Parts: sequence; C-alpha cells; structure tokens
Amino acid sequence: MGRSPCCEKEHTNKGAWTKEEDERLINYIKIHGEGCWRSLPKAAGLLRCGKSCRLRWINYLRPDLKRGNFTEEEDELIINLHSLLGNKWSLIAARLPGRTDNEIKNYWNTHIKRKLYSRGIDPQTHRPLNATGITTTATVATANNKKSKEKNDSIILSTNIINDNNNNKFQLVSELVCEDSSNSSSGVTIEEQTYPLHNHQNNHNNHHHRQLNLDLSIGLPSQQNNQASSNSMNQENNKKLKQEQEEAHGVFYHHPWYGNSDNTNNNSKSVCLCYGLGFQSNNNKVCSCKGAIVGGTAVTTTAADNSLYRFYRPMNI
DNA sequence: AATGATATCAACCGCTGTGAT
DNA sequence: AATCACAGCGGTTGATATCAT
Repeated sequence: MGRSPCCEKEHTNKGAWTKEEDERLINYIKIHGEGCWRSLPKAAGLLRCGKSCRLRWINYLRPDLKRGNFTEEEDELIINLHSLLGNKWSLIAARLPGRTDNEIKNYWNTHIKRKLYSRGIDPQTHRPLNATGITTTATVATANNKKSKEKNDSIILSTNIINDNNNNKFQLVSELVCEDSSNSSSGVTIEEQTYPLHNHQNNHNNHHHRQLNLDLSIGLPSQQNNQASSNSMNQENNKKLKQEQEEAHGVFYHHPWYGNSDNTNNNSKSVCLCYGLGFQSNNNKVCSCKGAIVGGTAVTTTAADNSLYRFYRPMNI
C-alpha cells in the first residue's frame, strides 16, 4: 500500500551545503533537468534528501537568480503585492523575476516590515498604525474553515461592513478599480484604494492611495523576458491575478465573468461569500461562482461598473 | 582587541493538497 | 477506498556576519 520512502533519513546530510555538493547538483540538473526530486539525490550521488536538493536549487543555485540588493522599485512592488496577496510569498516571487519566495520572505521580515513601520503603516494590514486604537481581537470560528477556527483574527470596526444572510459580517478592505482596455490597446491599470478605518470620505491624511501599474510591474513568469518592452498586460493575466487574490485571502469580490443565475435584479452583481467561509463543504454544494447553486449564502451588492472589485474580510463581532 | 547585541539569510520543519499505489 | 509519499509552501531556527560599546 502506498509508495516507498523517498530516502533513508539516517543516511542524509544536513546543514550547509558544500561546494562539491553544489557542483554535483548543478551538473546533474544541467544534464537531466529539474524535477523528480525523489530520485535525484541517489542519481546525482548526493547524501541529501530530495526536499533539500529542491530547496538548494530553487533558492540558491538556479542560474536565473538575481543577486544583490533589492531595488526601490522591487520594494514598492513587494509592498503592493503583499497588500493584495498577503503572505503568499510564492505568488509574490512569481512576479519578481530572479527572486525567490524565501528571499522575499526574508527581505520582508528584515527590511520591509521596518520600512513600513517607519512610514506609520502596519505591515500586516497595510493600514495606518494610528488606526489600531479602534481595532480589537477575538477568536474567529467560521463554519467549516479549519484554519479560521483555530486562529485569532482582527476585528476592525468600520462603516464599510456588510452582512450575509446568516448574519456573518464582512468588512470592506479595499476596492480595485480596473480600467479595462479591452476596446483599446493601451493596457490595463489597476488602482487600489484602501480605506481608512474611520471616515474614508473626508480624512485624507489617513488615506494611502496606491497606483499599481500592472503593465510595468506584474507579469507571469513566462512573460518575464518580454516585460520591459511590453506596454500592456492582457486580460488573462489580470483575471489570473484576481483569482490568486481570492485564493490568497479567501476574500470575495464579484466576478463580472461569472454572473449569478439567482439574481433577480439585473443591476445587482453577486459577491460570493462561500469560498472563504467554507460553505461549499458545509452544504456539500458547489458555490455559484463555480457554476452551481448555494442556498442562502450569497450576498449581493450593487456595482455601477463591471470593473469595480470590492474586497471583504470575514468578521465575527 | 574583546565582547555582547543585533541583523541577515540559508536551511530546516511541519503542514497541506495531490496523486501514486 | 484507503493509505501514504511527493511536491510545494509558509513559518521558524540557528549559524554567521556586522555593528556598537
């Protein structure tokens, strides 16, 4: 039953890699390519487990790695991507050519956190630190969401709160305004506006606006070589980023490309709240945004424009 | 120069989703 | 269908480097 073990742990080396081990790994991958990490150590004559080989290659030996300090542009891009994706380092790294998730994670913890604090911004929430006076914490026990059951989450008091049909509360975290250029060749610009906690209409001092120009800074790894000369990011990439945002945060926004068959009001756009709450496993039904129906869990809101995306975070007050 | 404090980052650990058996 | 290893990920650790006294 099952597979045989990948390696005998008592016969593997640990700790820092020697120059000879590095050379063996590089030579092997040059000839045979990446992958099949399970069998690689033995085939390459290394007394390491496959996991260790993979990590060494990806984080240190890969020839396409960019060495040296992060640039100011990379800093800002990481900050912007983190505000959208959270601690999804692999997703962030995929948009920084030559940088690894481990490297970005380390850099975040050692440099960027401090940088944001010095700017008066909370690195986790990307909100002004002086707003923490009205935040509090409590245990979140959201239905069928294993992780949420066990961890503490922030509750942020805000005027931008919606309820679903089960009286679960959601706070508006941010809005994405997508200037979709499907009718032109000028590219797509995403403007993110994060609201302050109090009065987001009047308090400009507490605002932090960010213009994230995806044309210049974000692209799929396969497109990295073309980024410098590219003036536009296609819609597929934009959709992919939004999908990743949803998966990363478990946050919810309406899908202009999905629609909602339950909606009787044609002017309304659905906001799917099922995914992050785990309702789909609770009901044994698939969420409407995946193509089927969920009873009584979707919350709708109106949006004047298909290109407006509202991000909500689950609350439990 | 010596020592302790702090910063850095490569490597490990443990978890999860997926797929092989 | 059940079991278990693999691949990949994020969090953490600890060795080393750098800085301050």
